[in-house]
Amino acid sequence: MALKYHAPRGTSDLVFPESEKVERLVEIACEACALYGYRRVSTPVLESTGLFRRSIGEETDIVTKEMYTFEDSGGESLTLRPEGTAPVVRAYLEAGLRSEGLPQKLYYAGPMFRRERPQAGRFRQFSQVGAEAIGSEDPLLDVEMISLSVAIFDDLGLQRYTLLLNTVGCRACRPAYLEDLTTFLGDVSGRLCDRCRERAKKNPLRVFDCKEERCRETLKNAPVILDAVCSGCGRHFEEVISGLERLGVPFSVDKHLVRGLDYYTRTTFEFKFRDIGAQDTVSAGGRYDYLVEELGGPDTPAVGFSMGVERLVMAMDAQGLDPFGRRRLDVFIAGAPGVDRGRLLELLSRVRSEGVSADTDYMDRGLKAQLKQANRLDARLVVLLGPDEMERGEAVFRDLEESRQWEVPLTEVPARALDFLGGR
RNA sequence: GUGGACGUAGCUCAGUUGGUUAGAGCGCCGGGUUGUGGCCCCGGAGGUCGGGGGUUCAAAUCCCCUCGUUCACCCCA
Repeated sequence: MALKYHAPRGTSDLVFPESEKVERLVEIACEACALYGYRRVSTPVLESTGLFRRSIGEETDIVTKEMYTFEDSGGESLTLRPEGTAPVVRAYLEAGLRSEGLPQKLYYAGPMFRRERPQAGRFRQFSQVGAEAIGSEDPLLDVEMISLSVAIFDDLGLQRYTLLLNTVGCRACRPAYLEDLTTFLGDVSGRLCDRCRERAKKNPLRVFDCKEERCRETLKNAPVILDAVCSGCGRHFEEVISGLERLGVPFSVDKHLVRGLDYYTRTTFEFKFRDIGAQDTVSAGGRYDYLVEELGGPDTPAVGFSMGVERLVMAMDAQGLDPFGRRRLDVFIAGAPGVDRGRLLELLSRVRSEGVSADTDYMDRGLKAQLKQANRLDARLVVLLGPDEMERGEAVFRDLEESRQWEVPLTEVPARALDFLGGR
C-alpha cells in the first residue's frame, strides 16, 4: 500500500486477464477497419507541438491546458499526441500518399495523452482506434465511417447505443452563422450564466451544451446552424442521412452537437452509451475538409472518426459482455520428486514446438503444489513424470476436469497431447 | 482548474461513545495422501491502520496539514 512508486495519475497498468481482453478487443476493431478497406498507419507518440496547435486550434481546451508539452535537450518543443487525426494527416503528407491514389483509407490504434482530471471514462493516457479517409468529399464516405463504427460495436456484441448527427457547415456558411449567433448571444447576454458568457467569446457553439435551465430557455430562439448552412452543406447532409437510412442505421439529428476540435467541417457525429458514467461518448468523428491544406498540403477533403478503447471496455462490462473466452494453458508438465529435470525441460520444449502452450514448475514445489498450480493456470492437460515412469518410458496424462489419468509412451507425448487437446 | 466522497493485510471490507498483543472472508504458503489439483478440515505467513503534526494517561478512532484514489463540474474518446 505504501509503495514508493505508483502509476502516474490518470494512467494505469493492465494486468491479466484484462490485458489480453483489451488486446483482443483492439484486434477486433482493427480487423473491422481492414474489412472496410482501411490500411494500418502508425505514427510516433511524439510530434512537434506546432502540429497540434495548428490543427486542433489555439483556443481549444486541449491546446490551452491539456497537452503534455516539453522541450527536449535540443531545444525543440515536442508534445505527446492528444489525438490521432493530425499525426495521420501529417504522415499522409510526409509519405506522399496522394500519389498512391485517392482516397487514402488509413486506420490507427494507440495511446493518446491529455492532462485532464481523471474520472470514470477519462484518463490521462488512453487508447483510441480510429480511421481516416483522405481525398474524397463523397458523403457516402461519411456514411462509411459511421457504419464502420457500427460494425465494430456489432462485432463486439454491443447494443443500445445512440448515434447523434449534425453538420457544422463549411467556410462558405459557418462564418456568417457564427456572426449571427454571436450577435444573438450579445443581445441576450444578460440572461446567460457566467460560463455561457465566457463560451460566447471563445467557442459560441458550446453554449448549447449548457445545462442551466435559464440558458436553455433563452437559447431556444437562438439561430441554429443546421438552418443556416449553405446549399452545398445542406445537400451533403441530406445524402449522409439517406445513406444511413439505406443501411438501416438509426440516428437522431442533434442540432446542437459540437465537437471540441476546431478542424471539423460539415458532418459531425457521436456514439453514446448508457451506464458508463458521465463521459459517455465512445466513438466520435466527422469531416475535416481543410485540415490537409492547413498542414501544408493541397486542398484535400477528408473524414474520420476515433473510438475510445477504455470506454468501449466499460460499455462491454456494463452490458455483461465478455466474448474473449477463458484463457487456458494447454499443458502443465509436473515432475515428481527425483525426476531428471533435464528430461522435463526437453519435453517442455518438444510440446511447445507443436504450438501447444506449456509451462512447468520453477518453484521447486512438491507434486501436490504443482498440481495446484496447474489447476490455477486452468491447464487442460497435466503431463506428469516421475522416475518410475521415466524408467518405463512412459508419462502420465491427467485430465483435470474429468479427474482421469492414463499413461502414454514418452516419445509420443507431443502427438498425443495434440490429439487430446484437439479432441475436446 | 473547482467541488464532494473515500484511504485499515495481495483483494473486498469490519473495527461499537478514543481503551490492552488490529480482525473477517477471499487469496497465498504448508499439513491432512513415502508421488496427485479442484471440495472439506487444520495450521501459518502477511499490516509504518496513506504520510506528517497536534490533543490525550491512551488515537485506526478526535483536530490540522499533506499525499493519493474516486465521482462530478469543465471538457472530451
